[in-house]
Amino acid sequence: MSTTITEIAEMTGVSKSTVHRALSGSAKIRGDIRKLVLECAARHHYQPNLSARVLVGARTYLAAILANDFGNIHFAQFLRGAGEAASGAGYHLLTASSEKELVNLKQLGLEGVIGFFQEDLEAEFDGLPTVNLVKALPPGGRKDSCLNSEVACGTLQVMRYLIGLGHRRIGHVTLSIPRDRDVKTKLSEYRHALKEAGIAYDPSLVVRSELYMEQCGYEGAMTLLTRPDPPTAIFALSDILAAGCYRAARELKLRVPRDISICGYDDKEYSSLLYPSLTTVRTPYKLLGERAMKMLIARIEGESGMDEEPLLPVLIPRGSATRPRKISTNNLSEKKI
Amino acid sequence: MSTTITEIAEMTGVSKSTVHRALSGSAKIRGDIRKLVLECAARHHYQPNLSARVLVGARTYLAAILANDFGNIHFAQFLRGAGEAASGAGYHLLTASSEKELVNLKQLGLEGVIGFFQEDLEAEFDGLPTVNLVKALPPGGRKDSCLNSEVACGTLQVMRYLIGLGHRRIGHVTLSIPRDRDVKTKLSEYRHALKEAGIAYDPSLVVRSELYMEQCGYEGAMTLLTRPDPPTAIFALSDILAAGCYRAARELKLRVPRDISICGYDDKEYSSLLYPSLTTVRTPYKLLGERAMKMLIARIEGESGMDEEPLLPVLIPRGSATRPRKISTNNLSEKKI
DNA sequence: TTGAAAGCGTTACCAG
DNA sequence: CTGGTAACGCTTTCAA
Repeated sequence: MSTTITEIAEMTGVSKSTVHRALSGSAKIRGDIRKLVLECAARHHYQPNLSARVLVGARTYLAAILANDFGNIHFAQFLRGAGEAASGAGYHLLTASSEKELVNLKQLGLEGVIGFFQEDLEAEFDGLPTVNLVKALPPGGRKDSCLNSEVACGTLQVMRYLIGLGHRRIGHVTLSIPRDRDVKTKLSEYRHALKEAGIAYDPSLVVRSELYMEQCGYEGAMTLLTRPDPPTAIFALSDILAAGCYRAARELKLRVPRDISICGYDDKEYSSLLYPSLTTVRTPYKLLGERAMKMLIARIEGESGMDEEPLLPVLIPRGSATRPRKISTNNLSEKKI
Repeated sequence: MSTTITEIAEMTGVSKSTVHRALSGSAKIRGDIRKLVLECAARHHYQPNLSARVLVGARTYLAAILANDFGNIHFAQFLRGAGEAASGAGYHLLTASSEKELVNLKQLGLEGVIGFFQEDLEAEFDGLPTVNLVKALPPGGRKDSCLNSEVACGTLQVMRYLIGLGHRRIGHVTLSIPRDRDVKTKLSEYRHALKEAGIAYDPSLVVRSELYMEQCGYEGAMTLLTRPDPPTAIFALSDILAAGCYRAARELKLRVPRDISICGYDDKEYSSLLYPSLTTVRTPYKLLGERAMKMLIARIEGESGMDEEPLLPVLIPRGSATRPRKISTNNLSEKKI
């Protein structure tokens, strides 16, 4: 197949060892011999056999990310960040879509894994250094989960923004997956923000369903907007739910944001294409990917874990939220802080 | 690190050869010894070292796809199809994001590559069996390019659909990247469909720009819709351009589809979220991925290339196109076929 | 049915 | 500075 070190040795009439020295840039070799060997290697397109190298304990600088949600723009951003961090540190990042592939790669010299594993892997997958971005962090779990940690902050930003605009009756359209950490966090921060502003929490303004996402947003908004006392703003769990809210508003001949302000969460690629463009929250996935990769590399190289600043999501104000038309003075008087 | 065949040999008191026979399921071994070895291997989580295997010529069944547009829903579909075809045939599919990674993997036993290479690789990348989905197929190039081959068919479908609805003045909003094969194909099929329907081609109804995509659609539609004799329908190069057309229509207080029908091409995830939902064309990327992987496997295993039926894109009629309100009788009389 | 030995391509070690 | 040799983990071949 491809040229080997032994072949080059034969061709140049020196020993394997000498060829190796030339190739590895060792100082202890005569200049002319090095040149001879290097030229021969180049001429024959010599490429070292990594399998053989691995066998004798060489490093591969190969890392992998286990993923199944390709096509997700956020994952793509994460991946880009991770990839750049990897190549910046001389690593190569592959993506695998099953644990089986990972096991295979491990046998080929894979050095570390970034994954979204359900279980709380104790910092390793199959004996490999691992950074685990768990969605549902079990109580007492490790702090790997840099990924979803700041949803609270993002939610607070939206809610404070709406409240700052003058809204007092704010609905929350969400999913009925009580286990999901994000769903839980968003609800609790929704309440937190209300409390902070001295607004009484009205459970009937929180609507849940478990339909297909857009449909869920539609149904939720329908429920809220057909009430005798509809909210003046809706905070949707995600942009796709917000899109469903738009549809409900259109159907009810309500104009966004004149009649109802709507905010989402995610900043998907289409969020600015909706009409009106959607006010939402963007998570710095690229930076998160970068950080995850750096954590992994640190772990691979046995360094102590660094405890960096959290990477905060940022509010993207666009056209879907504005001041409410009429502020109920009742509610205003409730304000305490 | 991990258990080796030699260690198991020592533990069970047999030779490496015997362990190997047990592990590889050879018939020529005593039942009780096989059992003993297998149990010991299981107890110690023995996993064969692939690097060593590769070194002695074993296969890895590892394939990779070279990609950089993660986050693209179409690529994700393609990948899913390819991945399923791979695992169905006992292969593992990885994704790499640079040629360097590919070269690395090759040294580790990678067997084949699916990629979107610019150059017309003669069925191999770095000596590896390759399926190349070229975007701009050079004249006389090979037929690998199952991916983009049927854009003509999709375009014809949209155009025939619009014409069938009664439209005679149809604008085309496109990009000014004349080299791009898809851009070229769509334009020529646009003309083809017009000709087929006996409608004269009016070059001024084709608008190009090279701005940021959505903006390009906006500008293009603006140009068309502010003419004294605007078209009754617009065929946009892609869904993102169509989204820009929507914005222009809204700004001009034109209603889609009542005042102007708009069709796109791609069927992105957001296309049905736009208002009104966008009539567009969907390419069967998953099937294409499946086919690409099958081609690769055939190539790896030295089989003769199969020449299957083309996989045709399909029109997705939704809410953004309808009959024109008034049909100019002038143009109707032009109809020949 | 079993064991011993050679070899895959590389690196590391030790004599020269 | 150079060459020989052992070693990595596995498979294959050849004797026993």
